[in-house]
Amino acid sequence: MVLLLIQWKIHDSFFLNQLFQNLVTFGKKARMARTVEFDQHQAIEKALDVFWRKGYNGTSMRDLTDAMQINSSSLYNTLGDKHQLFVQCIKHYTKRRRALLEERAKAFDSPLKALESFINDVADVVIKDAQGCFAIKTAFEVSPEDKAIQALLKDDNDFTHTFLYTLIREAVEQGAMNEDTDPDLLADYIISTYTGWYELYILHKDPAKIKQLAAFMVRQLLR
Amino acid sequence: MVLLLIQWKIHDSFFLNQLFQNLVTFGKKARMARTVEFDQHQAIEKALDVFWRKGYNGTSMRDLTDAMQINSSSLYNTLGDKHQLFVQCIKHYTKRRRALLEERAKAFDSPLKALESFINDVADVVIKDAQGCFAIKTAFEVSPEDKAIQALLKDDNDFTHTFLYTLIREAVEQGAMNEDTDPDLLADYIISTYTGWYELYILHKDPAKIKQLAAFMVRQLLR
DNA sequence: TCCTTTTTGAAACAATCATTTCAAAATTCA
DNA sequence: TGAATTTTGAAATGATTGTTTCAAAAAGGA
Repeated sequence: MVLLLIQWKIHDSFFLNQLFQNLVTFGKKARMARTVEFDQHQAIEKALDVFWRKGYNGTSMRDLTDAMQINSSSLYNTLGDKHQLFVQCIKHYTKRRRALLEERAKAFDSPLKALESFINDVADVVIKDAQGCFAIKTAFEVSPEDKAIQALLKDDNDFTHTFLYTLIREAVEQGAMNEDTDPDLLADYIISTYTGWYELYILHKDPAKIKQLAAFMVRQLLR
Repeated sequence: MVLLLIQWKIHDSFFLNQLFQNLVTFGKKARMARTVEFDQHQAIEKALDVFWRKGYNGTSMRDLTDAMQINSSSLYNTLGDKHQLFVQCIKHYTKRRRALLEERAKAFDSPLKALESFINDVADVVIKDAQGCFAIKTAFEVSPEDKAIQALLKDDNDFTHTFLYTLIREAVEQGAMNEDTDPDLLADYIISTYTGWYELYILHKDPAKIKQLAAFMVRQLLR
């Protein structure tokens, strides 16, 4: 039983790690001790920034501890090893983006307006972030065998898909879009199109080009 | 003068390296010696395969020498260091793709048919290569500060752009496409769209989805 | 205040990294 | 064949990799 839990802990999951600790210390007198000094949330944001710039394989633990301003022993003691930290960074990133999306969706009364705004917003983000979307970068860098990360990225992608799918379906129902529109297909189409904008911008650094592509896409969509 | 050449050599370029060697040995009796045993062309293809799978930072020199089946001293003596080898792999990859594109273009009498075939071909390649396009992967992985690699990728992208641009312009001139089509914009649009297919396929591994997207794109294009 | 528990900092860890060294092997021309 | 020259293989280079160790510092509860 205990061995099984250790096995799990090695695989991943800090939740199970804590569960394991709770089992071990169960029955003992619970006693407080020295508290963690650094802000974990802030530390993860710093780590995300480094991973984003340098990629997973391009980032060393020293890069991380330097940026996070904590000792490696503290890092391993609280956030886990390099891979676990990376997982947390992805979770942090996707959660942040998710919140942003949901907030934006509420700001529009018409689904079509929301769609149009979404596309133009993406163009703005592409131009602002010279280093590209963290999720897309990671999808291309990390090995397909890393199922844990692959699943997180897929979830993120699925969320965006559902978000767009819902807007498109609403727009169709309202008669604002052509009634033979396939919301599923169109959602994928939009997602795959703006992924390419990141690459184009990395290579050409031409904001006007991205803006034109976004405008062209909106024109095609609304027709 | 000699110092300047050494400076250049360190920066990059095996051409300059050889030029430098020629200058040094100038006047000496030229005498042949042991010849290189391994096939450089084949070795570069093996190296490309490894870089493609693992990325630049994820690949070690041992990975490379193992796959290429040569000793590291031979590798450094002929192809250069890790970065120089990577540059040669990119050149090899883009050259190969360039040749393939040009060959395909000739096979069609109508530019519109060629365009349609191009899009469907890309979809097939996306589905076949589970690891995605090497140039796109590299664009997202390698630092924007690596100007040498960035330039090679930009050239490759520009070539595809010109290829598509020409076909579109011809199609418009023939009256096969709408006369208010902007060939420049549409070429970028096609390129950026299929870039996203790679990401979508990495995450979902759904061939039907990619095929549908390609068909949808052709439909939009021809309208 | 002292005991218990946890976090921290500095150092150390073995493994692996890219790269170099150098003698032995190989090859051509005289 | 032998001198000249280059490639090869094996080993070694020092630096850096991710991770661990452990004593000292810190903090709450008795």
